[in-house]
Amino acid sequence: MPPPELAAKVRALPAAAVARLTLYLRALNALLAEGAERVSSEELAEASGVSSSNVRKDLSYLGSYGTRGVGYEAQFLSRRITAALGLTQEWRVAIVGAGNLGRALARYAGFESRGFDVVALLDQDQLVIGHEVGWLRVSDVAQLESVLERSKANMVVLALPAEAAQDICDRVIAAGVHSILSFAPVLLQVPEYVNLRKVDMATELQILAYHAQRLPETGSESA
Amino acid sequence: MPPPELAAKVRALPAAAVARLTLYLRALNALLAEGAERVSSEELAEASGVSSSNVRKDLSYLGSYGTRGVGYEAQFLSRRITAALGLTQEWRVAIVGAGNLGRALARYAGFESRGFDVVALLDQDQLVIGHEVGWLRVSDVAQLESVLERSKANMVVLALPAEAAQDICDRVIAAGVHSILSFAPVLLQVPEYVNLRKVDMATELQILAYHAQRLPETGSESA
DNA sequence: GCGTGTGAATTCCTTCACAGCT
DNA sequence: AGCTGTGAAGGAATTCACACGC
Repeated sequence: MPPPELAAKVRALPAAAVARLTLYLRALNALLAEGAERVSSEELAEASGVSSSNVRKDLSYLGSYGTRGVGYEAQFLSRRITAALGLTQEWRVAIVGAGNLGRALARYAGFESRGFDVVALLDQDQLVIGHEVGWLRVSDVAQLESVLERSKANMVVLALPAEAAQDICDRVIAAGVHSILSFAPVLLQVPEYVNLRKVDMATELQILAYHAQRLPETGSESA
Repeated sequence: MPPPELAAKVRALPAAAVARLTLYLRALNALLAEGAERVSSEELAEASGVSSSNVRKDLSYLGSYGTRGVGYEAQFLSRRITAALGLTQEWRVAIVGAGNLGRALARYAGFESRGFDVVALLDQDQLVIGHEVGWLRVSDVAQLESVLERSKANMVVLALPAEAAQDICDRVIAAGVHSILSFAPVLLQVPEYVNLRKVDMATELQILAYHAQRLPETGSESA
């Protein structure tokens, strides 16, 4: 039972608000880098592509930290959102699958810069195991459990083919890691206490296709 | 004014339904591969992780193609969804950015297999231009417009750093491609007639972090 | 005066529950 | 009898609009 050290972590945020808070954080940090000290909901809205009333509503879930007639103190708000999202603690990510995508993710600087440490990269293929990718050496997925333990990973990214995903997913959960981001194009069966998010690029293109196909071919011209 | 060749494309589907239709399609094709001929909403629900009433409601947007007391004819339903999503036409995808992610996407077999043809890969870096990645040769992004035209691309994937994204995005739109999937972690400003979807992996991890941090550390044990 | 904070109104999505067809 | 199709109910998220405090 860890005692709550920072105030106000308890109330659950609406799922949609959580997603947007990450956008506000990104926008805020950009504004801070430009030297901003105060921001209004209107500015944040502009910078993150959300309506200003939505911004205010979302921020109000964290508490009343703005000043009427003035706005929000940028530095403070950034820290407040960081805390609310749980980004004050260290997140250690293991990537399973060292194919094209897994290797790209392992080298992706965007993770490190936002506080996610990629601590392990695993694969099943003997030809890949032992090779260096970025600053990591590829481990054998047969040793998944011990690698997760030694690396103290608390998140896993699955970057592997559909066929392998469920099996590895089960092992990851059994090993005690309950936060999983999957790029595998299959439905993964997990207990409800597990946090699973899915990213499927083919799905994204299909959704684009739907909208593209419905549009009356605006603005362009086949010369 | 293109005459509607296939029946019933006109009514707009709810956005949430479109996203799920891609799941049903995937599930259906898997079931078909296993030799299924009929499926019930219950089976589809199971296979795609959606409630069965939601499945029925979504399918009802496409028309009444099920048989009461029996279910849906799998082959037919698959084709119907394919048509509704606009996947009967050829989609030609150009990937801008041949860094880790762009190269991984270019080689990702999942696109081809779902009807998306990767027809071009572009980069700005002279050291990369001309190299082969998969079955493609990297083009110079300076020639973006002519490459898009020659390759007849009608979708673009942006796999490039935040700084470059807006500029390239503008050029893509000016060149007449209005369906864009962006992996760049920035807000892109686009006219409303453009279809833009965003995938941000750092955001996904941050959302995971939020949920992980709220959970009372279930089931696992730091040995 | 100005921008936040928030109830109320609205829109969008999901689930319920059952009538209707096979 | 069984499963679809769908109005109606319920819930979630967004927008509105204005009172409140600086």
